[in-house]
Formats: sequence, C-alpha cells, structure tokens
Amino acid sequence: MAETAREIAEELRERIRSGALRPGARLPGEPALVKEHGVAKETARRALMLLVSEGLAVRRKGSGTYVREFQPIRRVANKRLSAEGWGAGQSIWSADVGDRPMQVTDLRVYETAAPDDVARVLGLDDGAEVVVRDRLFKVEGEPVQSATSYLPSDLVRGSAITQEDTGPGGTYARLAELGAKPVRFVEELRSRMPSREETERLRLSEGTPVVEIYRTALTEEGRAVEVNRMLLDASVYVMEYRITG
Amino acid sequence: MAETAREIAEELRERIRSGALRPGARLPGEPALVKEHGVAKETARRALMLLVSEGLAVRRKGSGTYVREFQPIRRVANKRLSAEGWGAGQSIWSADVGDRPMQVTDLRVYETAAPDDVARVLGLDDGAEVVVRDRLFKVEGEPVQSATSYLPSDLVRGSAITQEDTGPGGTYARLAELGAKPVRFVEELRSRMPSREETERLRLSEGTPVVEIYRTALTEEGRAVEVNRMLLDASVYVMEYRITG
DNA sequence: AAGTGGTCTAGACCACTAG
DNA sequence: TAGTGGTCTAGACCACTTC
Repeated sequence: MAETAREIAEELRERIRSGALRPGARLPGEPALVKEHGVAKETARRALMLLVSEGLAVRRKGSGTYVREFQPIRRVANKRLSAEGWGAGQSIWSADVGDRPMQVTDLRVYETAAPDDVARVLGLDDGAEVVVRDRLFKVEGEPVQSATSYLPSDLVRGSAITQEDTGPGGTYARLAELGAKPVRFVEELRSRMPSREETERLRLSEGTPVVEIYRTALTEEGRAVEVNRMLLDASVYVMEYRITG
Repeated sequence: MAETAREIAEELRERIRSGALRPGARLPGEPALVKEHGVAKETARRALMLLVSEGLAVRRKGSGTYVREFQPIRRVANKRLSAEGWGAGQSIWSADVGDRPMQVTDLRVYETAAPDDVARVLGLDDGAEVVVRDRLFKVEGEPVQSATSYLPSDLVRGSAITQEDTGPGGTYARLAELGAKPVRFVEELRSRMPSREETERLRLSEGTPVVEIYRTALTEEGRAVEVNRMLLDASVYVMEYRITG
C-alpha cells in the first residue's frame, strides 16, 4: 500500500517486460490502481502517464490504457542493391506484415521561395523559387509518413514535375529527361519528439518520436537537384541501409 | 488570466519558435506562471512538463527550466565513400563542432549464450556462444552512445578480439586475418523512447528519444560475422548515409 | 448509466541549487 | 536562505466510450 507513481509504474513495466501483460492488453485503470495501492487518483494517473511517455502504453479516452503494439514497416533505402550476398531472413526486427499497401494522400504541388537550409543545399541564391511537392502516406488509413520535395524552379519549370501527376517513372524519370538524372543520394536522419502540428498531422500517440530524414539527390556531376524532407512515425518504421565497405 | 496548461505551453512554445527565448535561455518558473496566469502551481508545472516531453525544454532541479540546445554529432555510416561527387557543405544540419574527440569507457569483454535475435542473424544454433564487446562512448565526459558487439565464439576464439585491446585495425582487421573480412554492412535503425535503464546509462534528459541501430557485418560470401547493437542519444546525433542508385 | 480518461485546484512537504 | 523544481493528496467537473 501507499507507493509512489514511479513505483507503481515500475511494477507495471515489469509486468509488461515479463510478458504477463502482452501487447494490446489492457492495463489496470486509474480507479483500480487507487484501490490496489491506496493512492490518490492523480498519483495513479501519473504512474500510467509515465508508461505512456516511455512509449510502453497508449491511452484511449473512455476506454482504458493499453500495452503498445509495434508492427514495423521496413523502409529499405537502397532497394536496388538486392540479393547478392546480402543474405535473407537475417534482419533483427522481423520483416513482418510484408509490404502493406501505402496510399498517397493530400498531394499538393506549389511554388515558393526556398527555405534557407534547402536553398543552401541546392546551391540556390537566397529567395530563389522552388517547386514543392508535399504529400502524406497512409497505411490502412493511418498516416505514417509525410514527405516534402523541393526542386529548383529554374530546372523543372515546364516539366510534369510541376503537375500533380508526374507520369511514368515519377519525378526522377522527369529529372533524367531534363539532363539531371539523380544517381547518388545522401540521407541525413535525426530523431526527436514531434511538435504539436506534427503530432496532429501524423496522428501520433503520446510518447512517440518522429524520424526526420532529409534526402538529397545528386547528379553524376555532384549537383544537388532535389531535397526531400520526410517525417516518419517512429513507432511504425524500421529503416534499413546497406553499405559497401 | 486563468488559462489551461496547454495554452500556457503554447504561448511559451511560440516564444521559443519566434526566437524570443533562445536555446539555453531560462523559461519563466512555476511561481512566475502562477502569478502571470492565475493558475494553480500544478497547472503551471504541467505547462512546463509539456515542453519537456516535447523535447523543447530541460528542467534543472533547484535552478530552473531552460530551452534545450541541439549541437549534433554527425555519424557518417559510409566514411569510405568520401569526396567524389558528394559535394561539400551541403548538409542540412550544419556539420558543426567538427569532430569532437570521443572517449571509449566501460569496456567489457565476455562470453555468453547469444540472444535469440542475434543468434538468428549470425546463423548460429540456439544457445551458441558469442563473444560480447560492450562499451560506452563519451564526448566531453557525457555519454552519447553505447555499443555492444556480438561475434561467434567459434570464429574468434584465440584471436585478439577476445582481449580488451584488439590491436591495430581493431576487430575488423582481426576478422580479416581469420579469413572473415567484413566487406558489406546492413544497418537497421529504429527510434523509440528509452527504458529507465537506458535513460540512466546514457544520462538522458526527459523528452529524449534513443536511436537503436543494429549493424550486421557480412563477408564477401554473405556470411554474417558480427552484429553490433548501438544505442544513441537522439538529442546529440545526426546520422548520414550515402546511397548509390 | 457506469466506467474510463482529462484537467484543474489549493494546499502540503521535500530536496536541490545558488548566492 | 530564498528560490526552484518534485511529488503527493482529496476533491471537483467534464468528455468520451461502452453496453
């Protein structure tokens, strides 16, 4: 009787780790904890919130608090380098749920002045115009990733890249036709907690970080022709990179 | 007067985003918010905790709440592929603080039964022995990353890999001498909130995710000879990958 | 309607930090 | 020692979900 929020959380954490409470299972609610441990409702609440902020649990208003489930989507950066000595079935986080279909929604195409950092990477003057392609990816109706591409207006003006439908082969095929075929890519990743807006856009539950990826596409000559900023729901993704020494 | 915790947080968030409150600056404390907004202390506290859980602020007991600073370390997975068309100065998150020296601490080398997932990736039988090399990396005295390598005991027994000092060229040079030179690597990354133990080991402040990386080293023939599990303080790292289409 | 979480209050006591 | 954060209580009212 009469424990602290941390102690109650530790007990529940242990029950989750041991498997006594499986993913998706319902945790004892606030009233139950109040009774069992003889604490105030706020204290019980804090115990549960601790698990939520650790990403271990998810709260559903009016329903209960549940052990979080993790069924990742695998994002393989270099799909091209397939088979050939890379073995099979040797991934740490099971391949799982084999390629669920992904829908593209909320596509918007427009033109603006390039943000400072993007302008710098693309080697553009301050305030130069870029074509922006912004979209949201969903799996089973749930948003899992947003992506915003920036391309120099001077380069892509007049091509299908400025249309909603970029045609067969997509943006990169059009860039190739413009004599700016991307052949190398740099991805810079960072993980952090989301802002309020990001939480809403990706419908994140509390305790969920995001992964922010900037992908720069380079031509044979080393010219940067596209910057793509992606924001991933970290509770849903495993990123894979293949590196040749 | 009389706002909610969310509203007070939003106001402070705005002050941070606008730059009125710079990184490292001190936020108004609980008593100040109580006075300014006419709310209870707990409400003021919740407003500040919201910013903390978003990774925007850091609390220092007895001192105050401060706007978080982000000065990343750049981790370039494929260092080998340098220069050559990859351009320079074109990174999104500034290269910064140019390679601060990193110390290796808490090195432990021992042998045990391989964890299930590691055994599977290394293609070992259940319960097969592995040599484990565990270490902690620090920058300016602060832990930023832990790394745990697993190598099949049958392969590395008798080599310097089982010693604390692996000799010139390190583990990979020794593996090459054993006829198991790693030439390809697969990195699988995931980001999530840390467990309590991880928070302590990396001395993470609240609202800080971790990045978990499993790096598998493969020989020319595609044999997995090492699995390295790294855990990074996400508030400190930017990961970079270079991909050839 | 009963049960769940969401939020707030007004007060208490403690531990740590800084001058 | 004054100021800051850390934690807890006992109660209140609301909104949502489930049946």
